Amino acid sequence: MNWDLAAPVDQVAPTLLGAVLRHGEVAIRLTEVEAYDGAGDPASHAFRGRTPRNAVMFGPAGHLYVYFSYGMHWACNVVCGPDGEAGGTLLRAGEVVDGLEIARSRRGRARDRDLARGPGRLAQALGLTAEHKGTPVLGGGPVRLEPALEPPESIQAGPRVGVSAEADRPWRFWIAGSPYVSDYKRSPRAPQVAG
DNA sequence: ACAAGGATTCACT
DNA sequence: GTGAATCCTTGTA
Repeated sequence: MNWDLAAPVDQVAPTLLGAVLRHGEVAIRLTEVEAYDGAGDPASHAFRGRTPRNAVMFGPAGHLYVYFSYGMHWACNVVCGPDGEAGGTLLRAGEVVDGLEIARSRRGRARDRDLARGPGRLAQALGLTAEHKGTPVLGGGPVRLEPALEPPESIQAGPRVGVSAEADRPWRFWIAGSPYVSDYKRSPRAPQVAG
């Protein structure tokens, strides 16, 4: 399959739906993602330029950008876009398709539907943390991204969750009708919707 | 050096 | 539905 992660991130992101991210025994089929650009996207960690935290977003596509959020959670992105330009796709939710027992043990007493429904949950179910920052996902390493065998039937797009800047840019993509998609919550800091 | 805010989740009412 | 937990990163003084 011809899979060009180096294309503009808002074009790449929807193509990740239905793909499977595997880390060792555990594999998750992606049902929800969000695109984050660089200089042109105020909601992106890379908006204000390169910093130690976001540097991997400026590198070549196909590596993991993992960051620590709210003092308690890890969240995982696949770096997209051309080398030298920032871009990443946040993996927001998915369905555990392999390694179910391990995923359950990592996620405490969550129901199966909630094992990877949410970015922090997905990273925890897969066992991804700071040490995986920069890990390639298209090589032969322990973390691998496998393209969807066949594209999802229907994809929907809408505003990203929890961002206060560019709160209406429709760069969140999900598989229509999937139960493995997180709830939409607008940031309380985002400007009010007109009306 | 300091303060503010965050690409969230969970338990409790 | 509401609020707490928790700490890292960044911009500013």
